[in-house]
Amino acid sequence: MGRSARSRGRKRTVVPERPVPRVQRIPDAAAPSSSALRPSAHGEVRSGSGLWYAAAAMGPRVRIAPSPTGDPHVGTAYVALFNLAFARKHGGEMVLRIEDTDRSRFSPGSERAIFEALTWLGLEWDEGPDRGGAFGPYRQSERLARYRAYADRLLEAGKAYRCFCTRERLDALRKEQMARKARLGYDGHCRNLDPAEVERLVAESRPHVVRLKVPRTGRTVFHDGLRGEIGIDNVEIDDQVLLKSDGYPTYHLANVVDDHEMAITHVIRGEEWITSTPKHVLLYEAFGWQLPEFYHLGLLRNPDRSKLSKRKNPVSIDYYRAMGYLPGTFLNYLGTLGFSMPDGRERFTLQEMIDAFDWSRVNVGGPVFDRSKLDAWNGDDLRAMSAEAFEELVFDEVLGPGRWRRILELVQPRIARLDEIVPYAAMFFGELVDYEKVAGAFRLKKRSLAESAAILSAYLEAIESDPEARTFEPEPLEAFSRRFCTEHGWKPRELFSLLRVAVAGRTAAPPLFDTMVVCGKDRCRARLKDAIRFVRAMAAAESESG
RNA sequence: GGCCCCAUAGUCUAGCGGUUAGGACGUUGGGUUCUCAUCCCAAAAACCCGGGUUCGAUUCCCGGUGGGGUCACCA
Repeated sequence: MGRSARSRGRKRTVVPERPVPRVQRIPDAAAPSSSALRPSAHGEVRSGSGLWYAAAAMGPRVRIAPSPTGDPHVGTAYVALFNLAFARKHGGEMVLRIEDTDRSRFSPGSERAIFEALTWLGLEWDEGPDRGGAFGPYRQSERLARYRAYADRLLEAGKAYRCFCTRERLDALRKEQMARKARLGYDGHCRNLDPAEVERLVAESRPHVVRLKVPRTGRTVFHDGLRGEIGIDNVEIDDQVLLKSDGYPTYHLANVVDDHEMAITHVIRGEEWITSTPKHVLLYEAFGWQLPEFYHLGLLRNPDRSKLSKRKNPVSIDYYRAMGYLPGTFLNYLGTLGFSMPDGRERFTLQEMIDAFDWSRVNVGGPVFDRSKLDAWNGDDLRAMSAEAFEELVFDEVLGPGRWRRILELVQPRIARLDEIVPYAAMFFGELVDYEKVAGAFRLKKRSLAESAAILSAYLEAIESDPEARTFEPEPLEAFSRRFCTEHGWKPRELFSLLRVAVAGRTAAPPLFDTMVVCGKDRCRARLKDAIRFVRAMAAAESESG
């Protein structure tokens, strides 16, 4: 089993065994009182504590909790990798939970894309919406009744309150706080409303939220397995919204309730969550639940060291797949961003990382996601393959039957000789294209270069949020694009010719939207970005010389 | 701005009081190869600053600086 000596000698205690963190543990720093360990007996809400203990005795339970709001993010894979490495190392389990409580940002298809991307990488979870498990359902949208019941429980216990403040009032409040440079946050306006008044407002079904009643004094401290003790004064903590006016929970409530009900023992997530962890700790305390162990990983960064974002970097796992990175190589690269092998080896498999995994070998400085090493390794790995394996991979990943067929359909009418297929189809492959030879095509009769760059930029932006554009299928994409033109006062032919050059790197190409779709969303995005950069440079050069 | 986290070459990292500060990618130079890619050799390149603690700090503590995160009815 390979358990270390220090983690042996398990007793039947309420606290599950845990690996000893590198940073010295401050005894009882955040340990709940013994009364808090007892399964709570608050009546109608099932606490699930029995399952909690049973599971904990079998090894850690961790979770990844992606939000289905867009393309599968490399950050999700990064966090999943560390969760999995830890869980597997200790014979535990990983849960995949879909955090779909934001209806406005929900993106259909995103959930499946997440499953596929993680599966491609070989990051396998034990329980999830797609494969069930004893702690389901694993989609938060399917657990709404629970969150409401728990919120009620807090309300009854006087640990939360209903807030009827309007959006307008909140906006005005924030504005005023900013003007005086005061601490931002909810002012507790509804915190002590007269119960009769609350009853009246509820009776007339006035929209409201439920907020946590955060203590105004004191300090909330928790232990981070990678960073030691972290504390924040309670005055810094807002009266966090738990239940939105649409009846959906916020992340804070849902994540605490689910982590408890799903018997999660170790919460391993990105550093961005550190400042909200005290809110979660307060919630655990309010419910009287056992705290999980927290581990906050460093955040993946852009080259400028800001948090990795799609504005500055491709962040979709699909992009890296489309560019032809090998999943094992990609995962290996992610692993080296923060983890190192005891023997200094840099090339390792997932299994080797699992076997060697230890928190003392995890670095929390946020690493820059810089592809140059990944490229070198990927080349090494391609070279190391047999010709047969390489061929198979090319036909699977680059010339897959569906994609190759679509390419041929587009190419067939446009060539005179079979042999022209490959040069003609070149635009569908490779990352960026060379605009030097077609630079003139960016010059429109009635538009300045700056205007052209601006419209491309707006288009790139719009394509991310528009539901039709997001499908990335020819018809909806065209419908969206035409609508975009009218909204921006552009003629379709003007915009479309810019798009054609930007995406294909040529002035002649198959129908624009077919071309875009076959190139793929990620490649289009990258080329569009590059084209914008190129056109801006042209504009700058021009204004300098003219 | 308040709070919180972080700090070894351009990038990812090793180091856990005494080292010529190690490796990888990248860069530069050279070699092999008809070219390219590969491969081989070599080089340049880092402990953010200031105080402590210590016989001795890259390493421990404090402060500063810098970077990042967070301050939503988003997660």
